[in-house]
Amino acid sequence: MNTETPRTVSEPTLKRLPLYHRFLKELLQREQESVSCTDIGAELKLDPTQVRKDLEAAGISGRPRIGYAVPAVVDGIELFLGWKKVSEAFLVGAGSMGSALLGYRKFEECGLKIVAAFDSDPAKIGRKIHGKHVLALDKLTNLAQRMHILIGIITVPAAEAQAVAELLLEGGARAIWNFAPVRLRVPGHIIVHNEDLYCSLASLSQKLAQALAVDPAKPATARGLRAACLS
Amino acid sequence: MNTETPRTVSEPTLKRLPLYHRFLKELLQREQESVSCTDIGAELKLDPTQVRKDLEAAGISGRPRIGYAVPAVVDGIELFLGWKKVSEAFLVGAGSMGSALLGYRKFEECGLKIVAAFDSDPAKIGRKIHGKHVLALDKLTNLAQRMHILIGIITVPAAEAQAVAELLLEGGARAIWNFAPVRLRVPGHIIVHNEDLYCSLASLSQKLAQALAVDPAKPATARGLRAACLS
DNA sequence: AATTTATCAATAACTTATTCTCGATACTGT
DNA sequence: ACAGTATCGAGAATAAGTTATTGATAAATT
Repeated sequence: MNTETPRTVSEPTLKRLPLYHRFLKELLQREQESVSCTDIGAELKLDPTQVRKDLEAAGISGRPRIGYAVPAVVDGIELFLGWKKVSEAFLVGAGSMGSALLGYRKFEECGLKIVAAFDSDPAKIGRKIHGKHVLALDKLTNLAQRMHILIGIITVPAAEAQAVAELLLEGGARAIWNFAPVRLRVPGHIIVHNEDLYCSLASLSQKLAQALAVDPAKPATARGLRAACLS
Repeated sequence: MNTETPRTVSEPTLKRLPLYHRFLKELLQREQESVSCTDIGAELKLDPTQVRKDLEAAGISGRPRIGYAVPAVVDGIELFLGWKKVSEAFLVGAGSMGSALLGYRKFEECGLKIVAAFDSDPAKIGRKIHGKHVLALDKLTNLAQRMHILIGIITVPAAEAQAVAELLLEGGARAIWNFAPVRLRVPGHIIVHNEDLYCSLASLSQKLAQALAVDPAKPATARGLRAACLS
């Protein structure tokens, strides 16, 4: 009889839930009624017990011998991840990355609606990108306050990111999705997610370098490849 | 006296190394000769011990009472991450995300040089985006083989990603940077990095939803904000 | 109706990652 | 020259995450 479970879920689990959601949504279209976590695990190359744990963490349970009810799981994940009620977001930095994100329609299914973009470049202000208005940066704080914007997306160059973050927070934002390669300094209660492509690239190139050191040859053949992919 | 240490470094460590690199590079420009890991930790809000362990994992050591020699660390990280010798990569999918990545000049400093883009859209083929040629998809495998391309970047819609991955692997690619929201099926020795924005967004929105449930009010004030950021 | 089997649930063991603690080292100032 | 102190280095402890094991349940089969 706990009113609201503020259970804290691990980051890895959080990142796996959308995977389940995506797969189950496919099954939903095929009108499959239930899945076992064994099947989910097989599809996503994950341990079945892990799948079960993740779903349990999201407050979803299945029935023995039956599996999980597909619609219930899809629903449960969406509810747990906060995708049910869409939050409106501002995007700052209408460069190439910003434009790309403005074009991602599926974000709305994940609870994120980008309602406007901001930029300091006069050439961009007043135009529309993927149907979203580009506004002047100095209007940001005021508008964010009035529209009760909770999420800010930063796609400006590194040097400007901190200043933009502060504008967003003054406007009342509670969460920031940061694509600039800097660590933002923000108060502790603000949620920041860094999407640092350079960091991501780092682990890729390191692993590649290591793999090449171990095995410089290329043992991949077309036949072997296809066999492996089918597995 | 081990010839070549194939020491396996943890993913979190790998993702932190670029952070150190970036910060130390700043110091390098300021011509600061040495840093303590305490300072690094303070700057990046990381535990000093962690910083030390990470650097140690990359084969970098410092001197007591002095700290780490800035140029040596920058060099060491670049060497360890394989940024010294630049690998050439193909990018597949000249959509908005693909175009954005083609514009990221700094990738070359991280050992990644995108030499060409591929797309199936005839309207895009033959054009140039950010100075890179867009070629027909059916030329991919052959060209990759001849140019000894090791890295493929996938920015196509989800439905086409698997097919593109197979083309890349047939062309001899050893690593794939996948921006499509699917789990690719590839042989075990192939390195795949998924840059799944939907997964990333998931944890952001979940945390936001949770934070709002706990504290729906907005306690951020301009004054308090600035104070917190200065900390 | 009993048995078998597939599946979830809960606990435990193991692995991995982070943090803590202590000792060694080398610079600084007197 | 010597004490003091900041810093690294290595190992131990703690925490987190993942995998394995066992048990319980409900459907299908005979």
